[in-house]
Amino acid sequence: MAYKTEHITQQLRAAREAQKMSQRELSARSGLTQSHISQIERGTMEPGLGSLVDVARALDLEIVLAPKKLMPAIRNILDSASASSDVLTSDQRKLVGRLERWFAQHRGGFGSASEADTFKDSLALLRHLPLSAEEMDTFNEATARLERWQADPPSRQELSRIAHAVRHLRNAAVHRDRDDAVPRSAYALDEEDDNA
Amino acid sequence: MAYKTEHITQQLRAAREAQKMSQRELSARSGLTQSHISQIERGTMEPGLGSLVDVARALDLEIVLAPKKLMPAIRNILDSASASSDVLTSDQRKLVGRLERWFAQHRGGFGSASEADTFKDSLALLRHLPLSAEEMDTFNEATARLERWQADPPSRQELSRIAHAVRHLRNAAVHRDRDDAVPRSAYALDEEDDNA
DNA sequence: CTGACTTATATGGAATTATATATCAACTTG
DNA sequence: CAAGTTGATATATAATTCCATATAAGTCAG
Repeated sequence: MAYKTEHITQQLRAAREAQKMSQRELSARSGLTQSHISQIERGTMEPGLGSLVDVARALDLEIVLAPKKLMPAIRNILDSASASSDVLTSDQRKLVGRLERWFAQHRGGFGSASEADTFKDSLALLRHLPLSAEEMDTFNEATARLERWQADPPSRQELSRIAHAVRHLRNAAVHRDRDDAVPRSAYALDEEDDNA
Repeated sequence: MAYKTEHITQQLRAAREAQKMSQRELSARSGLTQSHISQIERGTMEPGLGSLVDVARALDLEIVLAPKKLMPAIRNILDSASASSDVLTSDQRKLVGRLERWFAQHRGGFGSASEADTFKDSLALLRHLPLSAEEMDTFNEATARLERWQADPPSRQELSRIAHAVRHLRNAAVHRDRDDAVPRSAYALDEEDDNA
């Protein structure tokens, strides 16, 4: 019964998750109930247009009616924006990459498999979430001896300390408010980097 | 009671009238009742999302959820299309067309697939967005040797230069404000009694 | 004026949504 | 482990939509 509108409600969920907003927070911002939102996102029911408008506004989205023949052009713009996930500094990217490569070879050094998995998952998130300069300092400090870990693996105790630091940074990045988030470029379209 | 969705339902009416379709015909195509459509257009009631989807499809419209930040660019596209399909000079149309045909045969010459895609997408946009006379000069200059590319493909370096020029023109066209837009033909749109 | 066509309204009942309030399982975090 | 979040569900009731069937009212052509 709700298959017609599935693609739209899916977009809502995607947008909410992209902004790392919980259903309850969206509920507070939009005026709808959390339960209501859950049902909409799951396709249990079709929202009224009024509800859609409320939710969209809470997510900073606008509802546009576009002629089908213009969709390629519009998709182009939408895509070029979502592609601007380039918020990470190159330092952060490099460090995460090195840690991931190192981990691929030394995951056995962890106390348990689940601890290793948590570590890997944290790294995966840190690949996508920006860290502040201060946090990067912490990150660097915790992994300062990374270069030598190849030959001389860290002790279990040190490894635990590192894992904790990484998870802490991950949590900070994940739970950062969208408002005081790291500044990002307004328009990806404006970027004219020639050497990309 | 329906103020929130007024702008959307007004768009529906505008689209229907632009296509010179009666409420009855839209009723037949969408599956909704004529009286239902009348109420929606007049704001007597708010349609469900399902009804909106049905009507939109009957009008050849797509419902898009767009980040507010991108609305200027999107409005630009929508406006330039609704203004008239004759905003583009025949020169621009021809040149874009030739480039697209040439590209279909020589996309392999690009450094990477993504670079080639970007080039193609930029062309797709330049098919819909008007360029000023000056920009057309730049465009022409960058592709002056197009006639000979069939027999003698451009070097990778020259190709990169061309791609950059095209992307630059695309960006300029996309982010141009509607107000200082390219001069339009005088009698493009006048038959609209929109009270928005 | 008649006839064809269009949009605006009214009414009433069936179907569905809106909303509040709880509860629950799965996870996270400290 | 204890506390707190998150998302999915379960009710139950109020509010709206949905839709069909008329009907009024306006326009336009012949």
